[in-house]
Amino acid sequence: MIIKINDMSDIPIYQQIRNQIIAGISDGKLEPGEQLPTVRGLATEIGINSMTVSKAYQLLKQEGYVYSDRRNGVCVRRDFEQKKQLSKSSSDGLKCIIAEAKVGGMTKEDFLEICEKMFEEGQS
Amino acid sequence: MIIKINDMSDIPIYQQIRNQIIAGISDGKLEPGEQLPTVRGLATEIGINSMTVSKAYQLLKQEGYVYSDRRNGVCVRRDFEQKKQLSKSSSDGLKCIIAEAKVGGMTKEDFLEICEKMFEEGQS
DNA sequence: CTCTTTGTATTATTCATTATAATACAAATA
DNA sequence: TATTTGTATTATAATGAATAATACAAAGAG
Repeated sequence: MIIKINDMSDIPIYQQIRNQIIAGISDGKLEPGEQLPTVRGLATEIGINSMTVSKAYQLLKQEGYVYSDRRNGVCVRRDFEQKKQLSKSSSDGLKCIIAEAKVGGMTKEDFLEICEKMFEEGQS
Repeated sequence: MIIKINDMSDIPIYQQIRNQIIAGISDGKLEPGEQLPTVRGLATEIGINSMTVSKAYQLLKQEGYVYSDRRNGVCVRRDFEQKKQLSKSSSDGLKCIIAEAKVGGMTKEDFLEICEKMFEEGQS
């Protein structure tokens, strides 16, 4: 599991880490029960502060994606909440993206095709 | 066209305004050529600083959604760029949302159905 | 027990972004 | 001429993000 930070992005580092961990779980690069890189290890690897990594992990923990032992570090949960619905922020974000797509001239079919491809891309 | 600001949101006010204007264009509440509320008018109406509204309008202008005369104010463009593809940030955001949906147990069909409904909701 | 590694907590500091405030200016128009 | 438009400027406050330097508790290895 390789984390790549984009310094030019306006997305905070801790958010980028969080997003990539979720993507990793989604496409199977990270398996249930698997341990994430250690806070200090990952911080050193990508050249950032430990607390920034910790912040990302705490966010993931709070959202229910991972859990943490003292000794075993932070691991991917085996029992995700299968809520089968989007979070409020995801839903709001999706509405925004769809509005932009429509104004940009995309048809419903155009958009759904893109979604379909994206969904299949990282086949878990 | 009513703009509603959520003070509790972590999304900056100028971004919220921008998003709602685009949503308004998308669903036809704002028509091509129509004038947006004046900078000072909207600022007073929703109780914020004029420059915050101006920042939102400048962003929309830069993105090609509106144009501005000195006297006629800021108006919705009549000739949008019909690029028929998602912006980089939209594409990245969508990937993120899809990853979260997948981890949450949604199938491709579940997700596409939600997208379809959202696309049809504000029928322009 | 001692030492190391784990996540976490604390405190302080720096930096960028956001938002406000108070003006000012050019252009258009009534 | 006076008003309204967007915009520019400068200063300031508030917040969030990231770093830095430690420290602590828990668990395991030796």
